[in-house]
Amino acid sequence: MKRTHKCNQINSSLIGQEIAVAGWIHRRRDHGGVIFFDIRDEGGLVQVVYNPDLEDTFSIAESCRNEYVVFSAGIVRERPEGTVNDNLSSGEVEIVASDLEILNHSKPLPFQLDEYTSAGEETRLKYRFLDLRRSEMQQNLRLRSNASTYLRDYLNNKEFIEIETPLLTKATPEGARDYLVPSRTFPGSFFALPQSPQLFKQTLMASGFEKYYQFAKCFRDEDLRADRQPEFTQLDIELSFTDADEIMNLITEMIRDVFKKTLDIDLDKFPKITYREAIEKYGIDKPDLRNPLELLEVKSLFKNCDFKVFNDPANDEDSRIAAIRVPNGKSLTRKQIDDYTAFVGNYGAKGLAYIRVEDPSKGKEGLQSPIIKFIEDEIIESLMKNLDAKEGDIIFFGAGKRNIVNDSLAALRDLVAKDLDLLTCEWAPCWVIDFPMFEKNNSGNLTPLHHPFTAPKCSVEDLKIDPLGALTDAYDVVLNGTELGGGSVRIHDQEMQRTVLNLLSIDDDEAEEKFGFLISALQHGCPPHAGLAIGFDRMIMLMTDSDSIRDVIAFPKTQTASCLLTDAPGQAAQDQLDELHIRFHGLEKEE
RNA sequence: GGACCGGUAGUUCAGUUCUGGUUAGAACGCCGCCCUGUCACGGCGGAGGUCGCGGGUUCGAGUCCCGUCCGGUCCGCCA
Repeated sequence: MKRTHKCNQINSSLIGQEIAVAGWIHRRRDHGGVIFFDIRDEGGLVQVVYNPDLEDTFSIAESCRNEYVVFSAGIVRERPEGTVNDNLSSGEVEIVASDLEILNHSKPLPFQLDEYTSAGEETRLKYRFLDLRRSEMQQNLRLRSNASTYLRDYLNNKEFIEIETPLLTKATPEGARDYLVPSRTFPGSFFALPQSPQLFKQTLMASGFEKYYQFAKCFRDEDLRADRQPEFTQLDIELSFTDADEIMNLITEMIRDVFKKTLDIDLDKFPKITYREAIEKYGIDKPDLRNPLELLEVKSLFKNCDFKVFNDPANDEDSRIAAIRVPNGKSLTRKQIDDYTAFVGNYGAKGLAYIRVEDPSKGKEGLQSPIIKFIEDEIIESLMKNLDAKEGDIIFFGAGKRNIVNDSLAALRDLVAKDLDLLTCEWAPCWVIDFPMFEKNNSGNLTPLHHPFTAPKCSVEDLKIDPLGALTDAYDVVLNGTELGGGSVRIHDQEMQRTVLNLLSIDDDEAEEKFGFLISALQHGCPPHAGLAIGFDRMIMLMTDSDSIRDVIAFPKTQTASCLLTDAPGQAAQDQLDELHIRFHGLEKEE
């Protein structure tokens, strides 16, 4: 006999029928004279009752343990008065068993799967196959599957086609460290796993596929974070004959569609913020717009101030002085402020100045702060006026090098909002646009903010004259302070491409060697094109309200990029290494 | 490369600093017995420990010191 129903299909409409279920023993309750099983399958739970009058079946039930895999048949019956379980969808009924078969035994589990206990992540990852039985993980991966289905539907309906690109490929200049795969047939040569399919998708545009997408596995050998894995999935999209606005409209609609269909959430408008404005107001290019706090520029007020901590940055071009006014921040304790000071220290800030506003009508007397005694009365007065300080406010200041002030206050803004529960809504998407083309890295060289195939908004000539001033048609989509994805209008003109590469100190020979195929494609009738990629794992992480990207990936890696389930990476056999002509330097050979 | 948090029973944790000291505890799980309406069933009893690993200080170390490994959060890195 086979199973006739999934557990979530069982309800009072089946009363009187003989049915059969199969699944795991989620819990057993042995009363000596009667035994209850909650049998779990991927749909849900159902209670099965074993009575002692069926001796054989009852004795099998007595021998069963949690997580045994069983088959059981019986009659669906209304539960006796007063024993209905409202927590189960099948809770009005139960199965009175006539048959029970053990399909597989189970050793006692290393950790419990119920929702009342929690296992550490190390244990969960080691026994990932058990962890994935838990309903939270089941729901996360099901939502992930649903979301990818809706996204595919959306794009397919708009006449996109999905094309796969190779995993064994060549290093592309995305800036991250590559994962390398040695070639057997070309001793000493390596494939690189793609950091993204960027060059392939542009090549596909040259091939005349005008609307492309792909759920693409990407690999980056960099240090991990809660939202970063060495291999991850991008929804990669590229279109010909389009522009930035069309892409942003398409993606806005797509994201709203998937949120609606998956979670029944109506996302609000996606406001557009320029990069410059984002840095100015939030200190970061992926602002959490649920957070009402903003950075206020107060640099000009301190130009003639005697207080060195403020005066120096006020007169330095690369510095910034910004304030965050926290309404009702007076509830913050001295200890919290000390913690904040240590916190901004992580970002290189040397301290955290603050002013408590006790009574703004009393001028300086109504303020409490370790720094005001160093600052002239008139400056304080105009500062309070500029910031529109109100009773109960606390004002934090960041003063120093521009990037340190931005980084530390951006992080502080998030932390304070979290501690004081200031978020104004659940979902706040936005687009960040008008990114600069280049920035200077630590060694003073130009590096692309996005990547070197992003089209500047200016001409070749203007780009050469003022590369740091050039803006691009790049756009990032940001949700709740997380960068969901980004893209740009691409360069389709070989002259512009050469100029950009030359500005990055990549000469024609090197360009030819590294991505000659793209240059060649640009030379043979490549249409104007643009696209973007969505960080699919991150999107699912937000949709499931998970703290970590690992909770939406079936088999993730640890922070040191190992897999606790498979014990990967592992050693290679000597004959494999010999075939690849690989020998180790400076490594103690194990054993 | 750096900062911080954690590692004690199968699991989740307490005990660890200020203050080292007899036999390292709890809960859940597990095992046994009892229990005919429970649903995180209940009752009684029991087993279960290389206190991550190595070294040091000490009469004595889970506890103090040094090193190291593993897991996590973050900075750097990464778009």
